[in-house]
Amino acid sequence: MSQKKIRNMEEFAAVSGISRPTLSKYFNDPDSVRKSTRQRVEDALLHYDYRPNFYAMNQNRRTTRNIGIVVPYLADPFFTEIGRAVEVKCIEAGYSPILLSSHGNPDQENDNLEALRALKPAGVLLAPLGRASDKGAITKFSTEVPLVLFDANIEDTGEAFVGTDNFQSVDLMVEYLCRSGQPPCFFEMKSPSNPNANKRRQAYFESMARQGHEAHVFQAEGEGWDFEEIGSAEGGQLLIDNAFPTNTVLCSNHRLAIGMLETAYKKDIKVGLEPDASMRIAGHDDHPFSKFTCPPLTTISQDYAAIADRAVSTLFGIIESDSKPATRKESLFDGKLVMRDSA
Amino acid sequence: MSQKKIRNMEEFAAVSGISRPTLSKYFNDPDSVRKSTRQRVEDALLHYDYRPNFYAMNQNRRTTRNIGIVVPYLADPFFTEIGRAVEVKCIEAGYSPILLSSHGNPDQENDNLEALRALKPAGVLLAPLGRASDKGAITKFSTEVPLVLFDANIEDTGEAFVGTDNFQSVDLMVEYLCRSGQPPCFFEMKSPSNPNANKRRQAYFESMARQGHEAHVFQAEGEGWDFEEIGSAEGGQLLIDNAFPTNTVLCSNHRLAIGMLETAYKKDIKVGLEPDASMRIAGHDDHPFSKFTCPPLTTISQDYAAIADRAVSTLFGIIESDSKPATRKESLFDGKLVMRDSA
DNA sequence: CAAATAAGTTTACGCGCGTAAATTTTTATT
DNA sequence: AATAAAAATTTACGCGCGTAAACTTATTTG
Repeated sequence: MSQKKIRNMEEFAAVSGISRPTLSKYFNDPDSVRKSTRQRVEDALLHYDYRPNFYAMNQNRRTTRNIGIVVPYLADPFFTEIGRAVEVKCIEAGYSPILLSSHGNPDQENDNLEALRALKPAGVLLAPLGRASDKGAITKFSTEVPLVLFDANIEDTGEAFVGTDNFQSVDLMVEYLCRSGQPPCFFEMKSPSNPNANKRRQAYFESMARQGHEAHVFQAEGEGWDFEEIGSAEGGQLLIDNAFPTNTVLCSNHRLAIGMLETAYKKDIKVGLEPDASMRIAGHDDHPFSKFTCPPLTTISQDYAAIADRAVSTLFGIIESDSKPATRKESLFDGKLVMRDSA
Repeated sequence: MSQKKIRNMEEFAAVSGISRPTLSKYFNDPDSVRKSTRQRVEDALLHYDYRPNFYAMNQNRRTTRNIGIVVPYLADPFFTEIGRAVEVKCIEAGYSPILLSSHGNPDQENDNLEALRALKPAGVLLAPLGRASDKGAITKFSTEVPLVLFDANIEDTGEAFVGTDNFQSVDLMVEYLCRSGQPPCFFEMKSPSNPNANKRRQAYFESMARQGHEAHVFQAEGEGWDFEEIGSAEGGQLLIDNAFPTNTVLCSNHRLAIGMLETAYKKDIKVGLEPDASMRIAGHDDHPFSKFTCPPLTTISQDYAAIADRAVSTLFGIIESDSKPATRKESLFDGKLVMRDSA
């Protein structure tokens, strides 16, 4: 590596003996120049410390190679995982992902989109907050930037949606729970911000009807994203009060289940499959910590890899064809039953 | 909001009746223009949809108002929390944070720094991987960009370090454990990548000597960032084998403790303070899920807010004075004992 | 081997903004 | 009201790169 500092593409052209327009082509797409030329550029890059000015590169572009990724809540390991999966896919495809969290706050979600707009991204992958999202703002954003939603759907918004088929996954769980013991009650938030929650309740009703059982839904009053707290306090109280008509509870998401398990443990309510257990508790979504609850949580795992892959490839399809699809496509993947010890 | 699209600052100057250089000043620092002028600009902004071109703005700047934040592992809620705290502080100070995760990989850490270099950030806050970090690369980076390390220290690298005083926090925990029962054994990774681990071991030795007890250190062979797995497998085996000479174990970090608790639960080894419990297990660091283990984990909580605040204000001090401090400053904050039920 | 095509070079311009210098207008001070 | 100081305006240039047009050189094809 030469000590000489290269200040711009002009200078790099001089020392490398390759014309500036050709270098420009190379940096925008190495495959757009002849193989021998590519090799000469790459040899020169080994000898001289030069990188194109990121800002100058992008200022005259209508769009860049940046991809925005917005998740509702990065402190939730579920979104960290799926965010990371998407991030990796973008890098593999030669794009630069920018991961942003809305911190559970619709204003922050709008701020994130606004910040991304200034970056002229090639496209954006958005896992919206849901009910709390500013649908108008997202729709407007979608007219300017190719937008694919994932995890949580908002009707008619964005070019496509990729997520899990809650009807399949909940049915799978209900079917398993009914087959292996008493039919489940359903525990959820009263005003769920995430639209998946509504689908899951609906799926629970349908599935219970299909199995010929009566449905029992219990709703927690709490608001916000502190699901473990809510599960622990309100779900726990229901356990203590013996309010559930069966010994089995299906929680609308993993975090409610984790909170509920905590209270069960504290109050010596034995949960699990063993003969001396008095309750079974199941969750939905899986989660890196689900296997470390006591007992380990039986739950549904979403197919992160498939969702990430489809979301990204759908977005790249739109970007590369430079045309929005005629119809908005929804891709739903099956969840898998993860049988642990809690149900 | 007028329908007219404003394409650049020139046009916005025309419609708002404010000269372009003044607008430029305003966008770089609203306080640098007279109050009445500021008001006029802001009124105009309500009527016209204009934002300066982010790329054109930054291309001629030596540095931007971007702050890079690099954490070793975003899937660990500890780093998500501290990363977020730092992020918020940056926003409050009018900077744009860019949060990147190294995914436990030194190459990714270097890639992150390299990517940040291209963004000409005003400064970078780095929580390094530790032992695995490429010290040379980080030191070199530090000559180009103001760099403050947090969480994990690397000697003589960066302008400052902000973290927790492991000697204080471990002493606090050891003192508590000795006072309330049998003196603790220490459980850690054999080759910890995080330098805090070494400090904690040292602190454990010193603290035990001070209390007049013999030290007992147990090390897990596992590598990588899958601490829960390692704690569960290797720590769990030690529990099963009854290998600990006392009934109390202090784990070098929360995640090892979580894994260990999992195995204890599975093997019906009762952990906690109650008379029928056979072991006490404590952790270090706290963690959003520490309170949901069974039993809830007694641990040390780091002062996120103070660490974030100091790290950010130190960096901004360097940025705004435009001069590196003569001596590298290390700020250590006290940990707090969080007494739950596991020890 | 000549013709056709692909790839690279030379030249030139413009993007949107930062910023400096000279000048004019506004505000503060006495 | 006169003067000084502060702020805004006018004018002008340059940053680093994208990119178009005209031209030259290298490679492929029949």
